[in-house]
Amino acid sequence: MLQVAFIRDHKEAIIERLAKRNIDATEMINDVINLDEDRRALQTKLDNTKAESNTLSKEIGNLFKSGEAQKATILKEKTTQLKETTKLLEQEFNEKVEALNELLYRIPNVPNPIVPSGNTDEDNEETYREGDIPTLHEGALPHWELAKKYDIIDFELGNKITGAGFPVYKGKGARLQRALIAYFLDKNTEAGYTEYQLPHLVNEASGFGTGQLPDKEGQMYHVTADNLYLIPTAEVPATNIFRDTLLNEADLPITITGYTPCFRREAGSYGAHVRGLNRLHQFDKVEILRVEHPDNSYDALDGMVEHVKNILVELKLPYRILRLCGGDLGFTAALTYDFEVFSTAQNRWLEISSISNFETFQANRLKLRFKNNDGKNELCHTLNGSSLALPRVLAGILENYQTENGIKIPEVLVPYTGFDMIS
RNA sequence: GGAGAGUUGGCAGAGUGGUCGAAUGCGGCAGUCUUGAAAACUGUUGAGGGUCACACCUCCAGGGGUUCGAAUCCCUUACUCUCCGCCA
Repeated sequence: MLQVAFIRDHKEAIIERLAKRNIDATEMINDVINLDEDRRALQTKLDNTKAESNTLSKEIGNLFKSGEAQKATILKEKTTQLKETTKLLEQEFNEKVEALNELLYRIPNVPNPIVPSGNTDEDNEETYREGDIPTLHEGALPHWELAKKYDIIDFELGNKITGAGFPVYKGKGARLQRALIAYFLDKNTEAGYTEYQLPHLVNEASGFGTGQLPDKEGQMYHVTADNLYLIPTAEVPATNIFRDTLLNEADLPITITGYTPCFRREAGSYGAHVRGLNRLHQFDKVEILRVEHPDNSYDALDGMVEHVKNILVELKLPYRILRLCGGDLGFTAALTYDFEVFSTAQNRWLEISSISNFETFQANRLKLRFKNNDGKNELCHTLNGSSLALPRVLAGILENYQTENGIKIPEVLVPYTGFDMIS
């Protein structure tokens, strides 16, 4: 969420930049400012009332000590009145705070000035493209056909055990999954990220911390008996490491990588675009996350993009990078780069990574701060991205590496798989 | 699952219903000494709101209550630890 003080000081600029998201925030921003003014006025009233009762209480204490019980009793009556007033003011105050917070939860992050204008994914700006799109042999198949042909992924079996969107990986398919996870983790670790194994279920407070709750509740699986949520991404447990945390400036940057399965209900998804590995309820992902000094966060973002580029170059997959337009930008992000791999047999691009700078938007809600060198507490910047999401990378490998004799394994993965061909 | 004990500042750890936003230690910061560093010594150092700045207000796990007054008493929820039970 945005900081009220920031909104107060940069009202016009915020409205202007939020317009990139195709929303007119004028009313919301004005409401925030008005609610905040009301809140402050109430706070002053409330504080003064409390100050008065505090003074009286001390007097009463002293009177009792000096044995002037009668005088004390008179003062007691006064405090009862003040207490009533306090209660009423408190109620009013809490209502204002709640209204203000609810409003703040609904205002998305302010896009970085370089975010392109636009409404849909068609308006995203391609900033980079690399890798040759292979010419496939006659009769080349989409990945779900290949998975069946070589018996490496069983979608129907998943239907039986759980339901649609929970595939079963078998034999070399399972081994390839494990190889990809290990390879990604190794690459991230080499780049300086510390590997973490994180819980796959989180509590309510963590859901709020990263903004899945309250509005995106329907997208997570909820374990009602224990009131826990299955993580939709490692971002949730990894970011919540830093909930209510005060760091030292010297601690920054903090860099974390972790593999987790991800669980998403994806309610309402259907059609050809969700076939095979394109969209699943359970999938694997290796995530990278950084907590940065505000001065460094955009350099760090560029660094993350370079890092993922290197991996895709090593895998020799054709990919492109998009700078998301205002309409496609996630609620919490200030700037996002998406990576897409070309799925040759489907003749379409598949998103495999999304790397974002959230600036202070997450940190504000998390209360993630650092003590700067002047001794003041300042909000950190947070960034995260996939490095990488497995299913669509796998789809890209299966389709782009298929030959008439089977599916070749990218060279860098062979040490991890122990085989160089699926046939 | 049963019984008991706990949860206090960045960390560790005291705390009698009013003198407690809270001893002490560590850590951090500044200084003295030193060519420099370490050590030692001295000083300083919780967070949030509010204010031009003060004043002032709030915060001792979360929520509620008793009281003129609560870190302290009561209720409740969550979590941690110990013992027992169960168990990969």
